[in-house]
Amino acid sequence: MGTTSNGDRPWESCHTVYTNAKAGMDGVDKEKVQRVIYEMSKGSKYFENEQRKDAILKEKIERMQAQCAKLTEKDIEKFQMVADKRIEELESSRDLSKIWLHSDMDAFFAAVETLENPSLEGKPLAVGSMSMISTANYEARKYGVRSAMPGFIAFKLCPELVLVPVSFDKYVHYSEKTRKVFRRYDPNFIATSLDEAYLDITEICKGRGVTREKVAEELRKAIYEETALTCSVGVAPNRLLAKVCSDINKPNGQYVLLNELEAVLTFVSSLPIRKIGGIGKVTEHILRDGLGISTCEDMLRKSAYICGLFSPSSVDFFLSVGLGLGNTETPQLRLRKSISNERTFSSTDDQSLLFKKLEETAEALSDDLQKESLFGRTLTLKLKTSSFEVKTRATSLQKFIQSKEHIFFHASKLLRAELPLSVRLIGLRMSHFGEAESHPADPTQRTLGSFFTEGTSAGRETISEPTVDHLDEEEESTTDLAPPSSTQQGAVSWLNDYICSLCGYELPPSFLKERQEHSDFHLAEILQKESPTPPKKRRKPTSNGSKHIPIEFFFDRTKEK
DNA sequence: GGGGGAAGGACCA
DNA sequence: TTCCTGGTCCTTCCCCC
Repeated sequence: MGTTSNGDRPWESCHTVYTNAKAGMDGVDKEKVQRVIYEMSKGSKYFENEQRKDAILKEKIERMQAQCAKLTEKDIEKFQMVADKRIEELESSRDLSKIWLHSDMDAFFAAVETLENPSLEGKPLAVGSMSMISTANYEARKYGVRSAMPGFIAFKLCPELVLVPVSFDKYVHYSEKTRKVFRRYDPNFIATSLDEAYLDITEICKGRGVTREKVAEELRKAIYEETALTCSVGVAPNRLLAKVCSDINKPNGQYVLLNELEAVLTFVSSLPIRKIGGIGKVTEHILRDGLGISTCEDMLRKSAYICGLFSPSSVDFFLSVGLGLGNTETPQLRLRKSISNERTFSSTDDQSLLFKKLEETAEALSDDLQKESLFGRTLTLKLKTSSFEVKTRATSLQKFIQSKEHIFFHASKLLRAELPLSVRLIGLRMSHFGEAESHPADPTQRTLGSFFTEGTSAGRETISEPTVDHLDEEEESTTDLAPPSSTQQGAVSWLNDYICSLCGYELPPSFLKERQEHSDFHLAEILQKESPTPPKKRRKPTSNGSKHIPIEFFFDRTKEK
């Protein structure tokens, strides 16, 4: 979006407001769509934040260009040697023995809704809400409506749009039906979402002596017979290319790339980098404007610059893309690494409301952890401010926790440190999973919950007994330190019947629940005097400037070599 | 200097 | 009036050993 030089047509340089990367959007009146989105967005907090991010990106690219210009002939020669060696190594790892198929359901959520309500047939349809659209059918895409677009903008683009809410259960039901079919072709198929999957069809092709085209056709037919829904399929020697291929003849089509080196290299030579999974809007922009790379082949032509500017893992990824290499092995069963829950609401700086939202989120996260029998020790609080800036704050504990009470207890500490703040989203994420050390619960053990319910305000129900994960020993040992009197509503007394004696926070006497919560936080602080992990020194507070990714890092590497 | 935690961000469906 | 949710991976900064 960002700063623009074409004054009377500012939307034209608004690269964040429009993308036709989605299938079915060719032939859309791009300029009109861009103008409408710009008009609807400009001046909003969201738009301002996008401009801020754009400005950072622009600066990053300019610095990159400047540093590129500084590279001497000798530097470039040296990096070219490094690049050539790496390309040779990557090339030697090429495996053309596998046949991968990528299946992608066509406008899945919208197709399911139409199937269940045939009166929607032929109408422009989107699934989602006024805030956000999940899927748009092909009729709606003709108007520029697409997923990840807010509904109110979609209506501006297409006033006759039908908007239906997301019904996740329905999609899971149909997804299960598709998976039944996938299992017949590859019992170890990899599902990447409800509507996408990768299948290794090497054995099916060999065993039955049929072509990959035939298998693709057969699979699409089987999916249709099973679900009455269409899908698109891509077949290629690796998963990266199979995904690109499945997008080529969307909807209800297929594209097959042969397992021949020549065919692969020809295929990627003119392929736009944005078609590659893993290269999104930002990376495309950096590569295109920073290094003049817009096709996969350009990755090889500019390999010296790539080696000079990016980290080893990025270099490997970019060069692999240039060579048309991708994963060919079925990965080992991968365990979940984190689990999270977040909710967006109307922006508020009302602290009691924020803690209420936090408590709800803690409960939802705890429910999810319990469903999967998981205990975690790193808790991350995510906040989106009313200006759309995202902050995350994490804490790592000594023990693994799961209960709502423990999550809320630790999350509250993280949130309090950020207040006052106007917030529109609160999220909690649990990671670093492991075994809880002290369950099942010893009924005689005193817990955080019992401390609150017995020690501070008998009969209250704000915090219930944790059932599985117990209070840390350190926490427990501190529970006797300062048992607050119940007449003080916990650790706090209220000066002039209004002001918190510990922090000066003001709450009217009638705000009983809020006062109780406030008191609980101070209690929590007392309990945490001997914190499970000593608080680490916080990173320097990030100013706007320091949020930039320091490009010099890349060029320090230049000097090293 | 390496390992690991924290914070931020890109990307995906 | 309204710009999501839940997940993974990567990078950088920083502390500690």
